[in-house]
Amino acid sequence: MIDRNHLEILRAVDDAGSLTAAAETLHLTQSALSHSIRKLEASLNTRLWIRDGRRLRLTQAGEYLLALARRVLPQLEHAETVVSEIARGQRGILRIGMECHPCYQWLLKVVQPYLAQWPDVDVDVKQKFQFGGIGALFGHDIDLLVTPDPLDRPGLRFEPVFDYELVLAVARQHPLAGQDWVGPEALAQETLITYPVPVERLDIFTRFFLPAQAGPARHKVIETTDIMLQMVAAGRGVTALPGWLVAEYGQSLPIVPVRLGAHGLDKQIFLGRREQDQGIDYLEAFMALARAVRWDP
Amino acid sequence: MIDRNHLEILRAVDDAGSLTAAAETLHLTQSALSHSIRKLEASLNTRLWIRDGRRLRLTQAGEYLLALARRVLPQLEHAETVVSEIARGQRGILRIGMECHPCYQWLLKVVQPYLAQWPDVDVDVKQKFQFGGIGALFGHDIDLLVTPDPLDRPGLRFEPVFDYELVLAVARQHPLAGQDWVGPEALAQETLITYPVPVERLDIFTRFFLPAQAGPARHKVIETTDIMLQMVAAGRGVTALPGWLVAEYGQSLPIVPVRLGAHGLDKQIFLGRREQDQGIDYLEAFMALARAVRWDP
DNA sequence: GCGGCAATGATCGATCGGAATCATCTGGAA
DNA sequence: TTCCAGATGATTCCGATCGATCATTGCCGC
Repeated sequence: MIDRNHLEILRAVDDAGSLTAAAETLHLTQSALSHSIRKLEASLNTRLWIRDGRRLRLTQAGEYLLALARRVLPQLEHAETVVSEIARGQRGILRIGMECHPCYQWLLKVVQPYLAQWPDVDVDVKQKFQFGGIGALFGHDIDLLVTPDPLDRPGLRFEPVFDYELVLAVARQHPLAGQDWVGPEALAQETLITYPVPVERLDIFTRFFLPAQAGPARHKVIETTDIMLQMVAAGRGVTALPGWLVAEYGQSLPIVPVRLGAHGLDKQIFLGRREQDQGIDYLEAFMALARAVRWDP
Repeated sequence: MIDRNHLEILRAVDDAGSLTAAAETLHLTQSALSHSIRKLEASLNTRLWIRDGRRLRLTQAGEYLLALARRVLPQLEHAETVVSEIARGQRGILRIGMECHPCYQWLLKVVQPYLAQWPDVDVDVKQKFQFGGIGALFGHDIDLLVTPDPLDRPGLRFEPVFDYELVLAVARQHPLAGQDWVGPEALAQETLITYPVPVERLDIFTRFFLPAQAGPARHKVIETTDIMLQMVAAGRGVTALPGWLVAEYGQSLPIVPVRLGAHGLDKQIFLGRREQDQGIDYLEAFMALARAVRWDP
């Protein structure tokens, strides 16, 4: 059984040139080393050194193990520093869950400077959860959750990170394009495009159509924001998205925002995390950065 | 201090899924594992597992060390089998020293089948020795010595492996080419080409010229056999080489052999090794093969 | 409440490391 | 060359420490 000690001894003896000198560097006595190597040789049933007078010369087996030591020991030593960095929150993998489709653009603006600030932290973004975002947080599948629904459960903490207005995106030549705002009934003949999520999680339904007991003529789902807005620009439907996002895309596509209802649909996005993770530096840093990044498209 | 035990435990717990099951596979008690991991966590100052009810889940630090374990442990295990193979003489590096320039061709004929028979043995050939071939054997710089001079020292063993006749190689149109044999005085006007070794180690001098108190007109040294025989073929000199070697080159170059002296210069090549190396399988195997390979150019 | 799992505390023993000593080698001086 | 001093590794013995076990507790999930 080759143990770490044995590799340390092999390396030290090779570096120092003699047992006595090696014992010095290992803070042991020569006797201890002599015992150890004798035991190792016995367990391997091979000589690792040839006693040539008072000089120790490695056998081929010894040479092989020395090479192993020089290969493996640095890995162990490096691992110790890495673990200590992880322990101090200087390094790790930050796994972020997203329950808010259009927030991806915002997330990118936070992640970009974050990665620069924390070169030893990897960021992973997940969008599918078997038991919902909250479940993923509890199950340690993710460490942070970007969501519009801050379920206040014990053990979790949510914090608002940015506000925006949900607006209707329509093609520039659409009849509604000139209006100050639209009511639910004005969309009765329209095709509504949304992300493929349950209707009860779409604010355009829960806070706009349902209260008025109205609805769009047709409802299509599309996975990606880009294609969705291409469709809108082509006059194939309308969609509800964050105002800043519509404004951004409005620079390259013929689409314009229209307020939903007389007072608009205001929305808040929250960042949730486990309470027990408090004190992990790289996680706190992400929260701080998320608060600091003002959304100013 | 991350020890091999710790990595074994990490891997076993991950494989088995629980401490109790892991203890089973490691032939330890659950208590022992619990103590060990507690101590490891204390020494690293980090939790490696999160106690989630009665389930153990790895932390990021734990995941990192688990990856380390899966990377490093196989290396250690492999090393153990390799060392045991080396110990049993099934694997190693066979370092062969050459003190006989033209024997290289012969060595190749031995090494070729040897490498096929012993895929885990590497062969290295050295030709320069700080303290001579014998010194290299004693100093463990080489394991075998191919030499014409079997110095019989205690601790070493020499064994003849093949005989040949040293002949004079001359160009086909050379005046001596037709002769049955030449005497030393017949070369008094010739240029002799040899390898760059001391004259006292050249049989053409020690056994041919010196006894007759004669010598060649000029003496040139050339490193390689190929160039040497190119020179001979061009009529720029003559040289003494093994008969079989001259015969072999004679097929592609206009050179012919001429006997040195009326009875020829017979020569023996020996293979020397340390007595203490007796019992190393791959070394014995080489000796056996060397004896078996009949030189039949 | 029971069964299974992990944590804990006490205890025993094997192992490891150290002090002292022995055996041997090296290198320099006579 | 011989001989001696210094250095180096091996060995023996012994004590401290570490590791493993037993017995038990605590806790969770069915």
